[in-house]
Amino acid sequence: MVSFHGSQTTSSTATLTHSPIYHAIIQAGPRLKPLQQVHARITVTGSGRSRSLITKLLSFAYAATSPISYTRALFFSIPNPDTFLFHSLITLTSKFKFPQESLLYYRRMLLANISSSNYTFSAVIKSSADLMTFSIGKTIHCHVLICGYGLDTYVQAALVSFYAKSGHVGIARKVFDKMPDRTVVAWNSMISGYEQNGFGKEAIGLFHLMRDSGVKPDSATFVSLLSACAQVGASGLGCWVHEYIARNNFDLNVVLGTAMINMYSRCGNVIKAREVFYSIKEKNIVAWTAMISGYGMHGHGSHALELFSEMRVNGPQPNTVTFVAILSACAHAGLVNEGRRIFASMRQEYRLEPSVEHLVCMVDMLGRAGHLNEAYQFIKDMPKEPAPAVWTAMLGACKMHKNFDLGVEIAEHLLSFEPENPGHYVMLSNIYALAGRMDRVEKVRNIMIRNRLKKEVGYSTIDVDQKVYLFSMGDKSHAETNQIYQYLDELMGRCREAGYIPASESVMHEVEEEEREHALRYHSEKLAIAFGLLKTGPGVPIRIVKNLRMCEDCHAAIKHISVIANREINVRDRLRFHHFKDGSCSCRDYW
DNA sequence: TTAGGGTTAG
Repeated sequence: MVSFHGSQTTSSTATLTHSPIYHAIIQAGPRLKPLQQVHARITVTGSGRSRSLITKLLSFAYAATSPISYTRALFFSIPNPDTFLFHSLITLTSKFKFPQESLLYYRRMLLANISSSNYTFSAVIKSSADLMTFSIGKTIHCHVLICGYGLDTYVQAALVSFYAKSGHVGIARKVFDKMPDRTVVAWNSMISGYEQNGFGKEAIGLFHLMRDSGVKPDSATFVSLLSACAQVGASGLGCWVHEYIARNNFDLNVVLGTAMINMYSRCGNVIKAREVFYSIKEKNIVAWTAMISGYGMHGHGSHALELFSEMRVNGPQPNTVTFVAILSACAHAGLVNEGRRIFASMRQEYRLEPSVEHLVCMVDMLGRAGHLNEAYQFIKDMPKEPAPAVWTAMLGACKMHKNFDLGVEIAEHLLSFEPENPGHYVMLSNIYALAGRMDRVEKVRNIMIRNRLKKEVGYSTIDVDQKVYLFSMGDKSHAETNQIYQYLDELMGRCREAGYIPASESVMHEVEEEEREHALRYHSEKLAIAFGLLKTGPGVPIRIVKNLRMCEDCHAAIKHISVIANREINVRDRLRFHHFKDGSCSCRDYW
C-alpha cells in the first residue's frame, strides 16, 4: 500500500477536474477493480499528493460492493488526514451503510482533535442507530450538547430517530418536543418511531397533531402512517390516505405502494391490496412478498402459490422473507405437499439456507395438518438443538390436535430452557384444561403467580368512523358500557337458542362453571363486536383487530353472531384473518 | 452534501 508523505496541498477544483487521473476515477465508477487500477496509477505517477483525488477515489470505492478492507487500508495510508477527508469518510460510510466504519473514523477524528460539524454529527448518530449501539449514541448526544449543536434541526431529527430505533420512544419524544422548528422530517422520524415500536395509535395521534400544526405531510409520512393503520386496523384512515394520495397526485412509488398493500391486507381488504399491487409500475421483491403474505394471512393459499409462480416467471428472485411468507401461506391453507416442495426448492434451486423462521413454518404446517409424527421427526432431524420457537410451534400443534402426552412433554422441555416465558405456562395450562386435568391447571396457575409471570393482556380494537376504539376483557371504561353489555347479553342469549354452547375450557383458571361462562362472554373481541354492531348501520362489515389469538369460544360464538345480526365480521388475530359470514369462517376452522 | 419510509414464522 502506498503512503502519501510530505505536506500535501489540496488542488483547486478546476485543476482537479482537468486531471487525467480524475477522469480515470470517474470512468472507473463504483467498481472496485478499476478503481484499484487507477490507484496503482496514482501511486506510480505520484499524483497521490492530491488529497482531493484520494477523497474522490474513496467516495467511489464506498459505492462499490464490499469495499471495506480496501478503503480502510487506503485511509490508514494517509498521514494526518484533514477535516475534509474525515467529514467525507464519515458521511459516506454512514450513507452507504457501513456504520461501524463511520464510528471508527469519528473516533479517529476525536483523537486527531478535529472538531465535528452538524453534518458529521447527524451521520454518526444515524450510524449508532443502524448499529443499535445505545451507549455510543448517548455519548455522541453528549458531544452534540458540548459542541453546541443541541438545537440543530438535522442533528435533532437524527437523535429522535436514534432514540426511537433503540426502543426509547419516551426519550425520542422529549427531544422532539424540544425542537423549536419542526421540519416534516422531524415529524416523520417521530411518527415512524412510534409505529416501529408498536405504538400505532400514538403514531396516528401525532399525525393529526402534525396536520393541525400546518406541516404538509409527504410520501414518507404516509408510509409510516399506513404502517400504523395496518398495525391497529385503522381502515378508515388508511382509505383516506389512499384518496389523499390520488387527489394530490402523489407518485405511487414502490415503497408507498408496498405500505399500502400491507395496510389493505391487514385491514381485511385483500382485493384492494391486489389492485394496488398491480398498479405499482416497478415491483420489487418486497412488494411481491407483501402481496404473497397478504394472501397468506387471509388463508388464500392457492392465490399465494399462483403469485409465487408468476414471480418465478416475471418477477425478481425470491429472498428468505419471501419463503417465510409463502410457507406460512401454505401452512394456513393446509397445502402440505406444495409447502414441502417449496421448502426443498429453497436449498436446491435458490441456494438459500433455511433459518429458524422457515423451520417454524414447516413444523407449523405439518402440525396443523395433523402430521404430528412427521413434524416431530422433522425437529429431531435438525442438526442442532432447535430454537424455542420451533418447539412452540410443535406445542401449538399438540394443543390443536389434543395430543396430551406429547404436549406436556414438549411444554416441560420448553420450560426447562425458558422458565420465564409466561406463554409456555399458558399453553401447558390449556393442554391440561383440554384433558380435564383441572388440578394441574391450578398448579400451573400457582407457579405463575409465585414467579410473578403475567399472561399477556388481550385486547381488541375496532375502527368506527375513522376512530379506533380499544376494548380489553371485561372492559367497563367506555361511555356506553351499559348499552354494550346489555346488547351483548341479548346476543349471547340468542346464540344459545341457536345452539351455541360456551367452550368453558378456554378459561384458564379453575372457577365455577357459571363464572367461567361469564369470563368468556366478556372477552375483548365480543365487546368490540357488540360495540361495532350498535354503532354501524345494517350491512356494514365489522372489522376487529385482536393482539392475541382468538379463543375457540369466541370463534364459535362469532359464527352464530354473523347469522343472528346478519353481518359480515372480520377478525384479524395475532396469526391470521377470520372472515365470518352466514355462520361459517373463511379459515374453515383450520387455525 | 446532512435527518425520515415498505415485506417474514410461532
